[in-house]
Amino acid sequence: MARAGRSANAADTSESRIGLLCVERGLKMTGQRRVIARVLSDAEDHPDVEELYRRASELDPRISVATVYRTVRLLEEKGILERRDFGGGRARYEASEHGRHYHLIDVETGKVTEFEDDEHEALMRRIAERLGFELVSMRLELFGRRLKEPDTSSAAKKAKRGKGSVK
Amino acid sequence: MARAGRSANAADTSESRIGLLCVERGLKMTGQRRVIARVLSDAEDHPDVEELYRRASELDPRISVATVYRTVRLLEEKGILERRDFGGGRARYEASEHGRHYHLIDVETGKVTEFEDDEHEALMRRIAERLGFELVSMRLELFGRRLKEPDTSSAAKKAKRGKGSVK
DNA sequence: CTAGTTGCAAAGGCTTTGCCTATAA
DNA sequence: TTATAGGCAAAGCCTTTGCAACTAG
Repeated sequence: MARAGRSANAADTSESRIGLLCVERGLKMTGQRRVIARVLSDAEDHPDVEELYRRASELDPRISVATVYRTVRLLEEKGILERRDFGGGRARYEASEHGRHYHLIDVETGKVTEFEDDEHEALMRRIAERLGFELVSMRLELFGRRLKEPDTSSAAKKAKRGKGSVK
Repeated sequence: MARAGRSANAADTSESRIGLLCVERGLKMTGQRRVIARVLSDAEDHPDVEELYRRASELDPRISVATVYRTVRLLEEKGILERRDFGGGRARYEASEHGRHYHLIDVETGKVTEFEDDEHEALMRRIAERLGFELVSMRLELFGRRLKEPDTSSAAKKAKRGKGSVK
């Protein structure tokens, strides 16, 4: 539900950030596409298609799930969106512009915490190369259970402190 | 297709390694279960349900896919099998006894290369703890494209040399 | 004997698609 | 105007399930 952004007006014809990316790639900007682009731009979490559909329908009821499916697929092919699989059988999406980060999923609540680790990708790249491969992409997800005491003793040390955002 | 092991005789009533694990956990050993256990024991790759069904049917045609689905699910719950997702929408399985290792998937052929990295899990555990979580499990898959020159210069260095087995 | 297992086919959950209408450029 | 996109509902894929018959222990 946490959706920042300005006017969430269906009649708002101005482009969202993702809408702008679509225009850059020469995509035809239909009303539906604009709305979906806005929803994606405003999303601070990792919505699945059903949730995108729900949010988009709020802004403009003249949208079908099929269109949402077609749009996320298109945007993924264009490199604007990234598909995630956090378990549960449904694909979830986030904007590529959110940058490199990984996810830790709370096994009890399903909540997702993002974190960064600059060294990790380089390490995986080296491993792939040693095996004779050029690293194209990778998937890393941690599944964890919330600790009772929030580790008051030691401070952040090696990997950059994650944004800690639970989305 | 690469299946080692001895007699692949349907009438063979002796237990495979995974069959023994089933007995240990007190599972009722039906003919079908025994056959599926043998197929899993002999598998040196990461078969999906359809492939398991094909191999099992070869040993004993009186097996239905439903039983294969039910069996892999059961064995996964018992911790005997592990489910993998290498993309492509179907679950793939391997015996837990194969030990800790990760997978690199060739994006062009789909072939899977296994590798080890002892430090990786510990690193992830530390990251999870810093975020306030106890690491329950994780998922790591690399996707790569085969390099032309097989890196003749440098030898293995940091992470233990993977088994390099392409399965 | 009886709780647990299997086959079969139907049902489910997510995603894609065919077809015809609507529309951006 | 004309190639593209959208709506709707049907179809596809993988997986699960209801139910009656079967079987290991």
